[in-house]
Amino acid sequence: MKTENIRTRFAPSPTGFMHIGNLRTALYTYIIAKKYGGKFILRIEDTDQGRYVEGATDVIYNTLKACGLKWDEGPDIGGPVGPYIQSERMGIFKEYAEKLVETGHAYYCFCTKERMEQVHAEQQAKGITPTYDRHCRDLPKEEVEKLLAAGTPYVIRQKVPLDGTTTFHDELYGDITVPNADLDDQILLKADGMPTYNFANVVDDHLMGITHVIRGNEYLSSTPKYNLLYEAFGWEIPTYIHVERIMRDATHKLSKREGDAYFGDFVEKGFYIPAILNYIALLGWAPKGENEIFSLEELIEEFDISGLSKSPAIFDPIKMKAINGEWLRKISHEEFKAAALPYIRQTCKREDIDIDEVVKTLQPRTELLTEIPEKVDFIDELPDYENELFFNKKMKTTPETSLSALTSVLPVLENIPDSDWNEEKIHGAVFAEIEKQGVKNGWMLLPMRAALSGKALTPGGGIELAAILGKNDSISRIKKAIEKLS
RNA sequence: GGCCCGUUGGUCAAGCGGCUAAGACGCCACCCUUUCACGGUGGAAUCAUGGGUUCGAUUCCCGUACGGGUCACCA
Repeated sequence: MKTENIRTRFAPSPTGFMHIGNLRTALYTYIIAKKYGGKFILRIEDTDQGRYVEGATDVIYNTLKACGLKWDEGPDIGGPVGPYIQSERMGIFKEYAEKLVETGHAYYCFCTKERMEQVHAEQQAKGITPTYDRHCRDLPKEEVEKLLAAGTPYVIRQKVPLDGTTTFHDELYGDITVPNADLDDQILLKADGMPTYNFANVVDDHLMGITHVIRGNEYLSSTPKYNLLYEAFGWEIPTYIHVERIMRDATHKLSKREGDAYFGDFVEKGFYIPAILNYIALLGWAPKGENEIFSLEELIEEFDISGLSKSPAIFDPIKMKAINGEWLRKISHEEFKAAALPYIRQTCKREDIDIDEVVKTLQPRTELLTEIPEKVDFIDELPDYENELFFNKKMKTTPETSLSALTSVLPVLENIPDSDWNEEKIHGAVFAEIEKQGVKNGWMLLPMRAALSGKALTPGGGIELAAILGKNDSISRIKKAIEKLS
């Protein structure tokens, strides 16, 4: 594969959503460009005005930006080969289509849609694949001119060779050869003068100097026709890399129905963006070594197309969560705090607590950011709890032992000066008491944790909770528990 | 249906003719522990199938099955 002066492009249609499979294609496209010091180009393919969706291009911009996939040329920032919005390039295609007619690689077709429907219906009735029957392929020149002069509506079709084969090369799949007889004389220019995607794509990629085409596997079967076009124009054929799809299970694609198909869905579910990118990169691609946690920069370093898979990958939300958890644990305290704070503040609005302590205890125990609110809700308000909370088999605690544990630890806590109320000092004082009494850590600490949180599951143990809540609140919660237990 | 592509544990996957067939997630057990996590140790679990080729096939070839893609004046 050539790796010099690479130009890749991501060419999405503005549908209003960024499908996760599409984002992965964008990611690979970006990585391949950046790995070899090339350019990553964004082109918006909005030729289907019927599908226009308000604000849809913003979804594309915002997603790519949020993911750190910065384009070097694109609609908003321009570049040497613009415009980068396909609908603004409409003027150029007719000329190229006509050039193909002149050189005998395309022809005018005057068949109506009605006739085509009829032909296809007949073909289907006979059990053969519906294709264009090449009715207008060899119309005499004079007749074509007559019809054109009369203003007859027409399309321009590709004149695919009747026999022989076409071979194209894909970096992943190798050489793929198909008989030309299986290729349809596809429409290049529609009756309204607009190009079809199949045509616009080839022309635009060439005009924009795209050297590497990275795209979904669904284009594999139309690639021979693209090659024929490149050859007809005498243009250099780009390097192709077709990537497999992402599936929900063996037979279904990811769908919007399940809320598992779009980038935005995952952000909403509490996934951390670098982790999303990391996981989707791993779907259908395997790194050389054993590490699988990669930042975007590390992916650029590590990526190699030889690691790409030729079979579809099934999306595994559980693994994605695990990767997310790894990310959340590995980032710095400050980064985690920035990501977690909005979630903490959903249920924990108190300002008088040690928020860094909250962040610290949360960080190793959070897989999804959305788990945070219910984890910290006890801070603002001590929930109602039953004395059963003090039973713990492993720590051998009961409401009775807990009462004596709390009664004995209360004065110890009260003796800690306000200014010394931090994890280290509390730990020292409480453990001194534990040692003095000769009891097990858990015998003392489990009741503390229960009294301070009112919950069976908490982020952090008794001492951490005390540090978070501050002296006043800790003491009053313990007093409350003593009262309940008495 | 025609054509094209694919098939290693439940999932992601390494593997490029000779291996006890990596690793990760998940699962189970144990250890650590201030609950839950984190961390650590160990375990169960895979080459779709039938033929070749070969001294030897997960690996190469052919067939079968299964899955996917594609066959628009959509992209």
